[in-house]
Amino acid sequence: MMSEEKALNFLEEIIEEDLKNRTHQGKVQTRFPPEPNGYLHIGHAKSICVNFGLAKKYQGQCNLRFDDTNPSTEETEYVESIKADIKWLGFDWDRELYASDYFETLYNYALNLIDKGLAYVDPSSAEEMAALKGTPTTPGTDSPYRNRSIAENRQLFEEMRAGKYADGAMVLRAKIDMKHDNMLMRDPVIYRVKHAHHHRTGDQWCIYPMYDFAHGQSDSIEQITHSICTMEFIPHRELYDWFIEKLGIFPSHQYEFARGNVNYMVTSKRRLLQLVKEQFVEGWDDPRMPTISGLRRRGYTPGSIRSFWESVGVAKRDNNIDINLLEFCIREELNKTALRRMAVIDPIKLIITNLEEGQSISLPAENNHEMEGAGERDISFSNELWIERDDFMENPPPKYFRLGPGLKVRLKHAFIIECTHFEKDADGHITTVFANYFPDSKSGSDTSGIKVKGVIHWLDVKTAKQAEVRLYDRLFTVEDPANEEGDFKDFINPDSLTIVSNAWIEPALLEAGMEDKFQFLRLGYFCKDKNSTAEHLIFNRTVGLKDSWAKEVKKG
RNA sequence: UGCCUGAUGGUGUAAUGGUAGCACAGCAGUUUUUGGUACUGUUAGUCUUGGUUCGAAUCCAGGUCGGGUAACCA
Repeated sequence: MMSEEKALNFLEEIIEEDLKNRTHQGKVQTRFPPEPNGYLHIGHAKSICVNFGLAKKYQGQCNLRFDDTNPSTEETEYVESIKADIKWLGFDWDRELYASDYFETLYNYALNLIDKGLAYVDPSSAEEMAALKGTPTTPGTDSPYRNRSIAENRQLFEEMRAGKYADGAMVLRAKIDMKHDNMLMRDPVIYRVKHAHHHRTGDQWCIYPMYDFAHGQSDSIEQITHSICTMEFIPHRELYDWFIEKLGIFPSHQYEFARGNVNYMVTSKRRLLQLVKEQFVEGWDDPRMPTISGLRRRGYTPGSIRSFWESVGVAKRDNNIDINLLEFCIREELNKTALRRMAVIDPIKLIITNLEEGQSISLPAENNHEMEGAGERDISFSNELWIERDDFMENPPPKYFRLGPGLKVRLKHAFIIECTHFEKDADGHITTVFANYFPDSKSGSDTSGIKVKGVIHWLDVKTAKQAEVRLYDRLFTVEDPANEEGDFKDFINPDSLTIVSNAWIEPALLEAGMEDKFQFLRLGYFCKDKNSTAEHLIFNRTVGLKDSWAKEVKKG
């Protein structure tokens, strides 16, 4: 049977149309153009998936190009983290490029415009320029310097480059139309004086091109066939096209899609920076952060992030994607790949009364039921075990399938037990549960004939190891913190991080590697945190398992 | 207010003049040595008003609502 073909998104339709018409001799060239002034987040991942994905799908190429035209905010540190994140996501660029590589060319493009009478040097202050710019409803007014001679403009611009002027003293503007409906077309600034050290060109330049005079031209130089960006750049397209036309260079074309928003997250650089600076989180890679590094540390896999954006799709309307979909994607992958282990994060003791102290039974345990060839490991069973506090109730409701006085459950990979009695401390907290086990109910060779509905996880007190476990919840209590009345930080979830310092884990987990993913049975998916040491293991919970019992309890 | 965009179940996304479908979430059930997984069923949608047409989510006109935009940032 033929598998159903997935519908094309609008970008794929455009590309296929271009391919059909041999618009660029059947070539597809895209680029991912980050500014190296911050860390990549999940929203960037969408752009990465779109740009690299499209190039791959249509046998084209995708460049990594840093839009580094503003030296005061850009740093090499960001360049490195961006490259690492893209590679981690599973993409490889064709060429690694920098807008700063084109500074000389861009400068010549500016000269070209001047020579055509399409650019002029303006010494007006930013305030003066703003005043003459008009408003969306009122047309702007021509600058008194708008009609300088070409020779004068050329000399002034050369002097700007030579360092004759202070920051802000002069700019080069395109001469377009001060009455244009599109504010960006009202003689936009294309070069400014900035005596700043650039992370790549050093002190070679003291004038830098603006975004609009660098991005499209860089696209053109690289012969980008499909310059894909987000919707807020739509108004820039007119300018983008204007420069390409006036300069007579390769006709790259810009296409815009809607950025992907995920609920309970913020992705603006400003807000992310605040969270870090004001220490609401541990850093850029805090597992609660929507940064690529945060997601990675949380235990998300590249594949899960890719399949997330794949299933979201690409369109032009505003969206607010349910974080449940992201969690579905990581569960879907980890269910097939994560090794199963047992851990007890809120322990109470279980004594097996009919097993002699000192006796130990070794039991085989599957590493992953869903994955062929995952093998098994041995776990030990004895008379003193740890079980989860949640798995025992003094007065269980009818549909509770776990332990309670007189109730039977299976201990995963081991035996069926029947609870006989329990002990409490002075505060009324359960401390110890007592049970008998049925020796003929051993997993895999159960001849007892006993049927139980519940299966619980456990650990042998003698072999269990201690570890710290960090449980995460969404960072915000509201779906869209950025659009809430007041400060977004007022909506930080106080329970976004729960540290369990005295959890028990099975000894096999001592060998966990940084890349390994685990399912702690019935608790969720976990990975080792980067701050773990041999003496102090830390595990982060990536995401919990679906929990229909918790839902049942909630319903009451 | 000008210009630019967009509007399909709770969420995301298809249907390109011809049966409104898929995924997530929800609900119900089957299977199950993870209350997981898998599987089955199911609830729920075309912003509005007109027009064109045998037939409109789709085309046209008006309205409504949402988003973007007015940096010497990108």
